[in-house]
Amino acid sequence: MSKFDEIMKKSGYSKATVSRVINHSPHVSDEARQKITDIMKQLNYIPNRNAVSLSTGQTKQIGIVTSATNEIILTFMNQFIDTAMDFGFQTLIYTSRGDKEIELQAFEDLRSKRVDGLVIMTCVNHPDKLKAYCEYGPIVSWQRMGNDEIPSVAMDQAQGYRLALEHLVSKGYTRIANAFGRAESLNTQSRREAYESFMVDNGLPVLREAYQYSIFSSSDGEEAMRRMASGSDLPQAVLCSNDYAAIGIWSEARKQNIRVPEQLAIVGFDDIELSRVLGITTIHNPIAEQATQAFHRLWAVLGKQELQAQQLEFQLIERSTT
Amino acid sequence: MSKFDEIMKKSGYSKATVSRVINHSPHVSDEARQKITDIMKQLNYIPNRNAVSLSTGQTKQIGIVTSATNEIILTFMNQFIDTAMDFGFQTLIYTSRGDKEIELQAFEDLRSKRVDGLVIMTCVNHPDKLKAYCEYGPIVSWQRMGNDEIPSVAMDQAQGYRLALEHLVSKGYTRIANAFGRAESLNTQSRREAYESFMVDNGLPVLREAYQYSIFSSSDGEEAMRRMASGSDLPQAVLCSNDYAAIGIWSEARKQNIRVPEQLAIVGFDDIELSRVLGITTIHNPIAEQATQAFHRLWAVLGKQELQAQQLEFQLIERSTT
DNA sequence: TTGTACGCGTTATCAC
DNA sequence: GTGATAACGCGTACAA
Repeated sequence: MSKFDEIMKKSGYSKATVSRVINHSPHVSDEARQKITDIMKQLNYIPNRNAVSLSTGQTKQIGIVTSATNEIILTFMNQFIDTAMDFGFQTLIYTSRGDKEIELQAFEDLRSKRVDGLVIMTCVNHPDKLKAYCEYGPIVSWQRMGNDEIPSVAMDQAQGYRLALEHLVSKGYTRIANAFGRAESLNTQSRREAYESFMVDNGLPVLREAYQYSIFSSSDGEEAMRRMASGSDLPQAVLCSNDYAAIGIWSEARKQNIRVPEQLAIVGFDDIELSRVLGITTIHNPIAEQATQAFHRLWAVLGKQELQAQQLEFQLIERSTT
Repeated sequence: MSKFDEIMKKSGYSKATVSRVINHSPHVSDEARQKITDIMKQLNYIPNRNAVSLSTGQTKQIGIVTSATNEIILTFMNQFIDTAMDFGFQTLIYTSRGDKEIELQAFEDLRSKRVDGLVIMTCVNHPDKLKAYCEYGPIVSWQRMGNDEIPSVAMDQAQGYRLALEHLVSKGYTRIANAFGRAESLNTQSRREAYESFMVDNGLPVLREAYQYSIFSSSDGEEAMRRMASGSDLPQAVLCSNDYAAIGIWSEARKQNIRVPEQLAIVGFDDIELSRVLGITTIHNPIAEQATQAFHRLWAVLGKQELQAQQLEFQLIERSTT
C-alpha cells in the first residue's frame, strides 16, 4: 500500500481530498487540511513524481542539447538552470559529442515525454530532421537554425563584430585578419559579411587569404598564430571567434616574441572570466540574458503566458591587447 | 486512446504480448513480433517514459549535486554523463550555488523517485543530514564526506601534494608557500598535513604565516599574489589549490614584474587545458577516471553487479613555471 | 466542501 | 506463446 493510501485511510478522507491538500487547493476545510497535513508529516510523505508526471502529462523537466561544454555553454546552462528552477523546472543536459544518433536521443526524449521542452545550444542533425519534433513540445535554439519552425534567441553577430572593427580602426589598425569558427555556421557567415562590408565601406583591405576557419580552442589559436607568423607579412590585428582562440593566439605570440598589441592587436569574443584576468580585449556577449530569454520562450508555451523580451546588445571591453 | 492501445487493437494481440515485443522478450512468436513491430513503426510509436518509470520504479536518471561549475567539475560531469549513458542512464545537474535548501531539493528528488541515485561533487548541507537519504537510493561522493554512510571516489590528496613538494625541492626551492582552498575541507587538511610533515621530515621551514585560504579562482589568485608581493620577503615557490589560482598568481606576478620561475615558482593542481597552453607546472588529476568510478559505484547498487576499480594516482606535469 | 469513478501508459504475475 | 487482471501513485471531471 502506498503512503498516499495510508494517508487516505488514517485520515478517513478520500483520495480527492488528500490530493487537494497536497496541491494546496483552497476548497478544503481547515479541519481536513490540518488532519491530512499532520499525517503527511508523520508519515514523511512526498509525492511520487513519476505518478504525477504520468497523470498530468508534464515532467517539469527541460533538456539542453549541446555537443560539448565550455565556459560559454556553461554560463548559459547555469543561468538557464537557475531560471528554470524559479519556474519549478529542472534541467537535463544532453551532450552529443557531435554524434547525430546521441543527439537525436534528446529529441526522442521530447517525444517520449521525458522532457517538456528543449533548448538547442549546438546541433549536428539537419534542421529539417528536427522539424518533425516540434509538435511534441516547445523547442528553442541558442544560435539561429536557418529554420523558421525553431525560434532562437540569437543575437545580431554583425553588430558585435562591427564594434570590434570600429575599435581597431579607431586605434589605427587597418590590416585586420580573422580567425573564424565553423565555416558553414550562420554566425560565421554574419561575421564574415560584417567584416567584408565594413572594410570595403571604409576603403580598407579585405584580407581574404588570411581567413582561418575552425579556430575554437586555445590550441587552435596557437596553431593559427603559428600560421600567421610563418606567413609573409603579419597582419596588424586579428579578430577571433571567441576568447579561447584569442588566448591561444596571445600565448603563442608571446612565445614567438611578437609584441602585443604593438606588432599584433588581438580581439576576442564573448568576454569569459579569463580574458579579464589575462587582459584580452573582447566583445562582451550577454550569455546569461540569452539563457533567461530562452527559458521565457519555452515558458510562453508551457505556461501559456507571454513574457516581454528586452533587446540585447554586444559591448566592447577594451583591455591590453589592443 | 493511447498508441499502446491502438497497437493492441490493430494487431489483435493482448497488452502483455505487445509489452513483450517492446521489451524484446524472447517468448513471442515470430509472427506476433513481426506484426506488432510493423504496426509500431507505422504508428511511429515510442513508449511513455513516465509510465515505464512508474511501473518499474526506476527512472534511469541520476543527479549530480554541485554548488557551482568550473572546468574540473565539468570534466567530471562530462565523463559521468558519458559513462551513465553507456548504461542507459541520464544525468540531471543540481547546482545549489551554496544554498542549502536548493541542494536539499536534489535529495528530496531521490526520495520522490525522480532520480535513481546521486553523485555529490560539493555539498553544503551537513553530512549527518544526508544520511537520512541513503535509504532511498545509492549516493556516492566525489570528495570525502567524513561520513562512512556515503562512499567516495576521492583520491589521496597527500600523495599528489608530495609530488609537487618533491619536485620543488629537487629544483632547489625550499621556502614554499601555500594557497589553499576551503580551510575546513578534508582535502585542504590532507594537503596541509602533507606539506607540514614533508617540510619537517626534510628539515625545511614550514611557512605557516604564509598560509592563504579560500583561494579558488584566478581572481583569488591575483589577490593572493598581491598579498605575497606586499609581504616582507617573497617565498621561492607557491603551491596552489588548483590551476585557476595558479593562473591568477602567475598573471599577477607578471604584472608586478616578478620573474617566474626565477623569483617565484608556481605549481598548480588538476591540470586543466589552460595550464597546458600557458605552461603552468601542475599535478595531473585523473578526474575523468574518478567520474567513471563514481558511476560504477552507483551501478554496483543499481545493477546489482560489482565492477572492479583500479587505483588512481596523481602525476606531476613539469612545465615552465618551475 | 467532499466523494466517486475513471484515466494516465506501462509492467508484472499469474494462469492457461 | 499468450492473455486476463492487477498493480504503479496520483490527478480530475463530475456529481453530491
